[in-house]
Amino acid sequence: MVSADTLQRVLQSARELNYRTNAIARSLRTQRSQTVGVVIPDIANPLFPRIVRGIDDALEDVRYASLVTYTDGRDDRLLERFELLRQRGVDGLLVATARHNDPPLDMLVAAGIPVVQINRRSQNKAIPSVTPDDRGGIRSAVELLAELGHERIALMAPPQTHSTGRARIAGFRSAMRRARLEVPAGLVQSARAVTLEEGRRICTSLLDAHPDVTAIVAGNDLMALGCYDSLRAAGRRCPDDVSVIGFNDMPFAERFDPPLTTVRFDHYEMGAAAVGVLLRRLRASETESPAAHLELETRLVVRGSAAPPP
Amino acid sequence: MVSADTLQRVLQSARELNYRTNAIARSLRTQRSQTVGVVIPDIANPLFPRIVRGIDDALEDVRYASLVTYTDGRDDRLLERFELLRQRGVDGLLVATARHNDPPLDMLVAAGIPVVQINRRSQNKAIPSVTPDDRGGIRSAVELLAELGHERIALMAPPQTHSTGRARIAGFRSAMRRARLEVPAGLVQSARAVTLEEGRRICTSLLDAHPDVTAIVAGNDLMALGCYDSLRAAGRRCPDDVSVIGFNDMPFAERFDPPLTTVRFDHYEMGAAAVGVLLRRLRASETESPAAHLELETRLVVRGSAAPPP
DNA sequence: TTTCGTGTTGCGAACGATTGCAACTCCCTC
DNA sequence: GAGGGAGTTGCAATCGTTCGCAACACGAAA
Repeated sequence: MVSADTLQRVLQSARELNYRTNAIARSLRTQRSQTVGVVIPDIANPLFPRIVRGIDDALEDVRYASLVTYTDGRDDRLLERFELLRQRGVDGLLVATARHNDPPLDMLVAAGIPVVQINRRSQNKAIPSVTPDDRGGIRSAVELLAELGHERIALMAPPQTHSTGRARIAGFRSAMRRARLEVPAGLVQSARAVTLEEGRRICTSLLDAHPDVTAIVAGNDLMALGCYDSLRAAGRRCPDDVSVIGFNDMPFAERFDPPLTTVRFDHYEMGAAAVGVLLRRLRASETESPAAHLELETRLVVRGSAAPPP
Repeated sequence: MVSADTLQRVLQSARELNYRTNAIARSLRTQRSQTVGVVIPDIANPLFPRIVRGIDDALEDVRYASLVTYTDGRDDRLLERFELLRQRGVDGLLVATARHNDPPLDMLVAAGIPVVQINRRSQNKAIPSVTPDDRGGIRSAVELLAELGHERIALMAPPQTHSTGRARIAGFRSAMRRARLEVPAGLVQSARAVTLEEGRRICTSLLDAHPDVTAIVAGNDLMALGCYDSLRAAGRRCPDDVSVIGFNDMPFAERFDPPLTTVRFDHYEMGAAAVGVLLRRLRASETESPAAHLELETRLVVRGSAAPPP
């Protein structure tokens, strides 16, 4: 709506004067910051860097930036972190800390802030999510173990307050049923946290109470490493005495001793896909389309931590 | 400067109306965004999450936030990334991508933007930095190998365009001299990049040209893993045939096969310390104090990848 | 010549805070 | 009673954009 000549002259002067548009002023005027908040437990947890990278790359394509913040699993920090992000005027939120029942998250959507959940989801179906296919992943793990001949298989599930915990247990039970295997009480354990230490603790008590267990499906790779420790401490070898299967295929899992057999999915893609969903929400704030719930396909990566039972 | 009573009433109404101060408006008016830019090669490189975590925690204490961006080692992206951060009005920059000669960095400081370098430094002494004690770290590695009885020790250094590359070579030569060991030509190799693949490549050509080498000091842990691969492919065992020492003590280095002997320093602290230096700069923009150059103490973590020569 | 439409330019308000200054109220001192 | 100081309140400008509207110029049609 301005002549080509004028445009050229303006661009020229802009360059000469070293003009840089002030994103802050623009944000104030337009009420959009081109920024999204990302809430994760901890960037130092090897699960998250690739997710964040996927997010940031997708965001960069549309000239958005991310403001990343951590909860360290402390729920009391959550509200405070949300508050900070809102003050800074994020256009939307990517949240990887969802609990099955998550009031702060509900509050956020009630306030009209576009949110999409990553990796986990809450019971609030109105909030879009991008998660791995937890059930399918567990099923493939159980299938491998059953094929190898295991019968006493234990599950170490994430906490029941997380969607992953619930989905994994459901997936486990259905896969065991299909394999015509029993699931005695005590062989399904829910963790209090998804950490290496907790993996160690549960594995130790599991081995203690059920010495006949020959395989463990761990809540994630960190917990699988905890199993390694516990097994070693108990003088049992992996995979010769007990097989262990992880979840996530964290970086360098192939280099552990033994190389970890684990359920892989694409973390980078998970982040990128979540951005896609969020962006669509941001653009179509009026047209309340139903919330998308993407499930990423998983694949069992067979390495050295699972073998036939002794 | 307002009565206690009024203050209470204001605070009360603020709460009732759910008032949230608009950080964007404040930034526009005050010309400070309470935000610092962080420029790193890649958050998915295991070296960086702990650094970023240290940065963010230190920043949180003073109610600052970080805007993290990646270069992927592509220098052409650097200027563009700087530009984006300036548009968004960062108060200062934390840069972990410094090259020995780094025009974009010089440009930044010339423009009056407070910058502090992390992990690496450029030749521009006016830019503060927080780095590990590269020379000391290498020295401790060489000392261990010498004590074990190694005589043919090779160094795989980061590129000469990085301060780390130069410091490591200097530290290596001086440590070898002190140990009264020779450094034949060809036993000091400079990498083109600090990656696992490059470690593999250099190790292979090194072993090829100098089969008598019994120990390798790698540029970092990733390169050390490359050595593991190369050694295995050549049918040589680590540490029985060739010892390998890494640098950084990346997460889970103790779980590799063999557990990696490596030079450790505190990444979290490096990030936090850099924030301290930057904050001081931000506050005392007038009082041009001389640039600080902090060196973090290193410690050799002895694990399973170094043993006496065969 | 008047009217109308189109294309361009210019101006001013607004976004939500901060900040300095003017104005006002008290109260004390001389 | 006038003057001055301290303490408080109110007002308006400002930060750098965006954006709508008015104003204007020009040419075509009536």
